[in-house]
Amino acid sequence: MPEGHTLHRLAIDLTDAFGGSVVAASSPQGQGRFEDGAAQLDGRELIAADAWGKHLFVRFAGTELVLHVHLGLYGKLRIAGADVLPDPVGQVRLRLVTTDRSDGRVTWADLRGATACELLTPEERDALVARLGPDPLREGADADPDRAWARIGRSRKSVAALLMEQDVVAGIGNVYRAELLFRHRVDPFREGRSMRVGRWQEMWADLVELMHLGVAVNRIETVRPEHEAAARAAAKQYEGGRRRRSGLSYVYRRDGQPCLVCGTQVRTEVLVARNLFWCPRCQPRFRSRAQR
DNA sequence: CGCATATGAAAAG
DNA sequence: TTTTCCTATGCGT
Repeated sequence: MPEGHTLHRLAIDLTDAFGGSVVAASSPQGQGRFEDGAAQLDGRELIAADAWGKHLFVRFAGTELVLHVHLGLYGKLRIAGADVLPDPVGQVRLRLVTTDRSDGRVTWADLRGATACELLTPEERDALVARLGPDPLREGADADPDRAWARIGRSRKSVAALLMEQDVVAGIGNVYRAELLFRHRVDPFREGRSMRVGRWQEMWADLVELMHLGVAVNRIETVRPEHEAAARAAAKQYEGGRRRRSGLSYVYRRDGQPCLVCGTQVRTEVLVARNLFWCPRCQPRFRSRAQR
């Protein structure tokens, strides 16, 4: 589930679990891909983790190098604790372990399937962050919607495509994109430059709230209270008694099903290699003055 | 059990 | 535009 909220939540959880502690770092089944990196971190105190967009950074004492993790589509970083450290399962690229001195309990974090797991110099980290857009989950100037507007307001690309570009807004993924456009009744295919700045400011403010909620509950929840009952009922039909893992959604992965607001069939189409979902009635095709 | 699919992004061609 | 990374889940058999 790696959209921005996932990485910010992991940064919090990593800091809570390991911050101020000396960690053992290893790359048990990393097939040699991060053994050197793990060795450089082994035995150091973990200071803190933070995130920018979908990128996670972890700082350690006594080295300038910063651990950089990007989960990609299916990477996972799992943090857990127990009396006994379990054997690693699967391709564990990085394992961090800390042992409580008083009771001997262990806390560990296993990283699997990540697109990036590497050590960066401060310069490399800065260069990486420099090519990312503002992140709704960061504070102050790091979360400046005007920077995103400078790109969106002048672009001929579709809003749907722009929202997925990490140098426009950092942290949005396919779910937040589809749901944000629906919540604001925006036609995904309209050009960025056809938008008005006021609309973008509303969308950004909403995004800040939605993503903070996502961090708090550790999943993407986008359905307004007044539509929750309908969303739950609709989701139930497809659950078949199983426990629902993902959050409720208006349009994401609901293609062919009736829109929760107007009943029209939700549509899907591949746009820039990703599945886009929208309601053709709630998000009608935008026509510019020239087209009218 | 096997197989298709997924919330991403960079490299290859 | 296609391939790669190679995890976890959900579904059909």
